[in-house]
This record gives sequence, C-alpha cells and structure tokens, in this order.
Amino acid sequence: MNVIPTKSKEHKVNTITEMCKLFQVSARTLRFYESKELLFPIRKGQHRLFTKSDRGRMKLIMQGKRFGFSLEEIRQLLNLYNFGDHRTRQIKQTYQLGLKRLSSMEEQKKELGMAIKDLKSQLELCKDLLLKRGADSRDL
Amino acid sequence: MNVIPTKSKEHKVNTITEMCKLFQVSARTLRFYESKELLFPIRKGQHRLFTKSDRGRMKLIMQGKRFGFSLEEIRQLLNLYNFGDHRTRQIKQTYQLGLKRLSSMEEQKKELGMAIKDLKSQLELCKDLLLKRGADSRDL
DNA sequence: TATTAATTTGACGTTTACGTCAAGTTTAAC
DNA sequence: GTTAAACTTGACGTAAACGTCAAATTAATA
Repeated sequence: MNVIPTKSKEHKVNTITEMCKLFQVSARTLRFYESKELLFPIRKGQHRLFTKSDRGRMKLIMQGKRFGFSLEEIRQLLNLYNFGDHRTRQIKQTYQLGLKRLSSMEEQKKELGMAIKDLKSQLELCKDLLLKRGADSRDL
Repeated sequence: MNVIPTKSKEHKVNTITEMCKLFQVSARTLRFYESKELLFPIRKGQHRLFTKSDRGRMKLIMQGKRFGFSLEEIRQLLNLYNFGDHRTRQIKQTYQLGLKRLSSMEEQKKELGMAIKDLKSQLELCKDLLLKRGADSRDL
C-alpha cells in the first residue's frame, strides 16, 4: 500500500479527446481556451495533457457560459480557484471581483425568479385560450 | 370627459430616441431588432413609432438576453405575448416552446443557486488566506 | 422660409467564440 | 520499421449582435 495517498483521480491527466468527451466541446474549443489563458494543460512533448486544475476550470467555464458571462469575464474569476500561487495584491483584486460577481449572480437569480413567474402566468393565459378554442387538454 | 377610457399610457408611442433612453440601447439596436422581427414599430411617414407592444417586447428581449438566450430564441417566445392574432396551431407550438423554456429557466435557476453557493465558499477560503497574510479585515 | 435637428436606409467594419481545412508531427499498433 | 490514428500549428471562414459612417429625407424651430 502506498504511504503517500496517491489519489489517482486527483492526478489523472486527460488527452484532448478525453476532455472533449468529458465536457462535450470540440478540440478547437479547448485549444482556443488555452490561447485565451483559461486553461493551462501541461505538455508531454508537443501534446497537451489536461490536469485536475483544467477540469475544475472547465467546469467553471461551462457554468459561466450558461449564465451568460463572456470568456473574458470568466477568465478573470478563474484565478479565484488558484489563488495559492499569486501575490496578495492580485488575490485581493480577484476577491473584490468575486464579490461583485456574487451579487450580480444573486441579482440574476432574483430576476430569473420573477421572469419564471411571469412566464408561468402567461402560459396559463395561453392555455386557457387554447382550451376555449377547443383544444384537447391532454395535448397541453 | 372621455366615454372611452383612453389609457394614455397604453396608447402612448415613443420615438426611437425615447426608446433608446428607456432601454439604454442604441437606435441601431432597435432597427436591428425590427429587421429581425422582434419589434414592429408603426410608421408615421418614414419614421418609426414604438407602441406599448414594442415596449413590452423590449422588456422581454432585455430579460432574455440577461439570461443568455439568443435573439432567435427570444423571438420565438415573444409570440407568447401576442397570441391573440395567431392561428391555433401556431399558438400550440409557441405554448409548447414556452413550457420547454420554462423548465430550462427553472433548471438554470437551480444551477445558479449551486454556483452561488460554490462561489460563496470559495470567497470564504480566499478571505481566510488574505487575513492570514495580514490583510486588514476592513478592506474585505 | 431657411436651417437645424432627428431619422432614415444602405453598406461596410468589428468583436466574440468558435468551425474548418491544410500540412506537418508524434505516438501506438502491427 | 512502417503505417494509421491522434495531435499539432497556422490560416482563413463564419454567425451573431451590433457599431460606424455616409448620404438622403423629414420634422421642428427660428
């Protein structure tokens, strides 16, 4: 048995095609993200190897995109998850940015809640009209 | 006094610059949205006049954009708010699309909640580090 | 009525976020 | 050792969502 807990999952690296399958994106996308400094795969010769850090970053990237943030906005926040190796001043800035992002996301969630309510009531109106027009309720 | 309640707000029309101020967008944007059939301003001669319907649509457009939907996705849903003048078959389709959109928005809200939780805890870690490094807690 | 301000229609430019080849290199399999 | 599969770096293309500029028209105001 190993004295040092290896945590194979932690240290596992993925080839680019593995990453593609993992996150349902193209290789072009991953290379593009690297060129934009959102990912930092290590190199084995010429080839890329994606580490746990890259996997974590990709998760956040996908999440950010889902919520409508631009890649540049996402990039700035990613440092929040690797702050160990930065200077204090840098971390402070990232922290401040994180706070802003947090409140923006909380605001967005509130707005989303209201939009959902609106949409629901609108759908009700729509349904009523359809039923009045003789639609079969099983269709709706 | 008017026998027919005029509801001046309802029937008020806006020039393009008024709309720009109202929604903080450029005239180009409004014309672009018209060309994409998201807005249908009436014409007084050559000039555009935006009605209550356009104001309502713009509100939904801005909302949709905030949540990361494309203009085309938004356009399809906008019919949900003017369904009176469409054929039953059309309305049914829009209704179905609305249901899908609703569940997608609810899903997004859930994810947003989780992302907020993650971000919060990450910010805590970051804050701890900053304090350990001797940052003044009043800065954070 | 003259002129100024607001608006119009093109037409081309720009940014973001990738897609799509082409041509060369590396690694794995036989 | 060679061949096929995977991967690489350019370079150019594209769709969405506007921005920008020019030239013409229309409306408002003095």
